[in-house]
Amino acid sequence: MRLSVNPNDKTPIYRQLYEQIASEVLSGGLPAGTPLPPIRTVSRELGVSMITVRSAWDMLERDGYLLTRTGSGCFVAPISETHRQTKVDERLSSAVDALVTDAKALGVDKDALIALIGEKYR
Amino acid sequence: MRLSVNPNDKTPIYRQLYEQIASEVLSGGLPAGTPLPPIRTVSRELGVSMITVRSAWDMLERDGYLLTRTGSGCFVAPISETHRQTKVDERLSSAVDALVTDAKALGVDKDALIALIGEKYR
Amino acid sequence: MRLSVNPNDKTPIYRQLYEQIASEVLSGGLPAGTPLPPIRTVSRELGVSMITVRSAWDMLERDGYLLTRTGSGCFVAPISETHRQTKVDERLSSAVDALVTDAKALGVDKDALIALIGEKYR
Amino acid sequence: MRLSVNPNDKTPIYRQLYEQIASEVLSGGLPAGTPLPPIRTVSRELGVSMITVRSAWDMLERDGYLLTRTGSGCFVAPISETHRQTKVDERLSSAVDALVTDAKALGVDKDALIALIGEKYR
DNA sequence: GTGGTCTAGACCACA
DNA sequence: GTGGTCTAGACCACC
Repeated sequence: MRLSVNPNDKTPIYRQLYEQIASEVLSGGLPAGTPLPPIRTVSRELGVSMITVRSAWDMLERDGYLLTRTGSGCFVAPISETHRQTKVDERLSSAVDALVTDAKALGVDKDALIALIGEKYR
Repeated sequence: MRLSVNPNDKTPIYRQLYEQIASEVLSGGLPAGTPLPPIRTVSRELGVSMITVRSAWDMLERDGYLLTRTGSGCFVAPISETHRQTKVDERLSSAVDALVTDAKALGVDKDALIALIGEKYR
Repeated sequence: MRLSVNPNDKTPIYRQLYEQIASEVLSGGLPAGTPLPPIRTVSRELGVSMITVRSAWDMLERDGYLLTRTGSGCFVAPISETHRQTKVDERLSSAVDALVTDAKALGVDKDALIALIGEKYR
Repeated sequence: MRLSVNPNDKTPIYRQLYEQIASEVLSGGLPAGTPLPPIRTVSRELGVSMITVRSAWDMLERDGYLLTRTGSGCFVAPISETHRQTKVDERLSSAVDALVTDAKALGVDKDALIALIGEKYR
């Protein structure tokens, strides 16, 4: 898994890291048990502070994506299929909500929006 | 035009105001020349500081949605139809981009996403 | 003399009027004794408040460009040739100062600036 | 880079700051990536409110001169050479336009104006 | 430590 | 009446 970070982006760095890993876990790209690289490695490679990485890891652990085994490092947490599906749905649903609200406010109708999505998905 | 503000939302108040008015202008709901209510009035009615409102108005003026005439008030700026269309497309396009990127990262395919949009649009 | 006003301009309307008339007087376009149109006429034709026009006229009188004869209206004031020349020089000098300061700050050299002036003057 | 502020000047303080930094960036005096002093420092040293400084910084960011990274500070934004040149030309051009319009209105001819520029440039 | 947002309240210029 | 600018001071999120 390749992590990347854009310091000029307005979304906080720790959030960028969180999103990348959470998505990867939810999509199945990172199966349960996969070890994550040590914090200091990530920190060095991305050029961000260890505290920032740590804060993303903490949040991921709090939300059940990661498990920390002291002394051995961090691993992707096991997650039930139904739970996984629920989280995917939640995230998607709120993202779609935001888009639809936006489109309505701009006076764009359903078909135009769907057509646009079709285009972008290629 | 009804403005509203949600102080619990994490997006800053001035941004919420900006979005509402910009959308209204872009959708044609507020034609060029329409006077906006005075800052003090908006401030009082929404229960936010005058400076917060001004901050939104400032951004709107910088982005060409408003004209302000000191002493007379603020007015919706004239905007060419092509320019309007361009801005609508830009906003929509970037919103769709974000969603599609998200959906792909979560491993959701095109049809599922479009189905979801259809549902929400009702 | 044709007066005009741009309400969207950031420079105040009364100042726009002031500048137009003062320049006209200094350049000799409006010789001493020329009557100015009544305030109410200017106000109506330009679509600005009488108070605004009045305020420009006041300033022009204070600066010696106009004389008010109550009951007959306003007239261009007589001005000695040396005085006129002094005022022209002052205005020009400060305008040039501003430009030169700007150009220097932008790292533009003298010849480039003069060349640009030559172009614009056509 | 030395910032300074003249409270007697009629141009707002935040605009004075904006002009100084924008000019410095455009003239190449502040290369991309240069960190700016923290807002609080500038505020303290110049004796103006933090909000006034931020107001200038905001405009500079909107106009692409600055990048701000919350938690780290503000940095001069990268700018392509062609873009830089375009902006320099724009600024100079509008400044020259204003002067030439003024000079014409005062009845000053081209040679006199150029001579004056030559003098001031020493 | 950094910047981001918001408040309350003041004073000024313009119409 | 309108908007424009500035102040002092607070609280938050990020690094």
